[in-house]
Amino acid sequence: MWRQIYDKLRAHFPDFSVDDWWGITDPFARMAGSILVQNTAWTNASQALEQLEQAGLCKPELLARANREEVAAVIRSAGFQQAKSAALIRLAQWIVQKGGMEDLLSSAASVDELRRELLGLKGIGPETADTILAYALGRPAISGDAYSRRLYERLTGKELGYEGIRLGMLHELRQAEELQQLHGLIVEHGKSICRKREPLCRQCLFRDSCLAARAT
DNA sequence: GCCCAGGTGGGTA
DNA sequence: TACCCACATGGG
Repeated sequence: MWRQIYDKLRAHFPDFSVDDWWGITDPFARMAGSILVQNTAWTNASQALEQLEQAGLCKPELLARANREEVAAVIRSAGFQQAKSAALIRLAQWIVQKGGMEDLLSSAASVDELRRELLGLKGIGPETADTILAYALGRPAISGDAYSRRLYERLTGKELGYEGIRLGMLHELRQAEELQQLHGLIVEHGKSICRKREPLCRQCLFRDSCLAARAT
């Protein structure tokens, strides 16, 4: 089903581009953004990321040695700054330990190995790890986030959970580029017209097969 | 004022 | 394993 969803979203958003959606191409900035956006609106995370860049801390080598309190103050607008500042520093230290971004980007390690290592860092859970793997490291990965789970639930009437959604998507779309687009498209579609508090998604692309829409 | 946003970790039963 | 809650800010 994810293939059909992907095709439908692609057809509806022909101009969608992952780079435009992120608004950032730098791999480390995308990693930092993945942490900053945890349970936070992107507008807030984006401001924090800008502050981090202006403070000259958006580089793993510098962030790895930065003072946590200082980082917390800089990223304040993203909220959860105590936890997020610590997670950012741990991530930076991990990258340095890996020999830096260049080495990490060309690492021979498998996507599963890298995923395990990322999940071992406190403050990086499944969604953040998969976002980092997909959008910063260009690996075939995708997160089964809230938008995807809601979409699945509305189309099938079943709840799958993060892993079920993730593995289903990985099984149907194996290329890193397609997975990157699928997740971005689902978030964009979900954000603009399929809101939690609007069960009757009038503009929803999947309205015909949406159980929530039928029920109303 | 209230709800929510591209979660995570720690605690309890 | 399955819930429950704290964590913090800014926009609608």
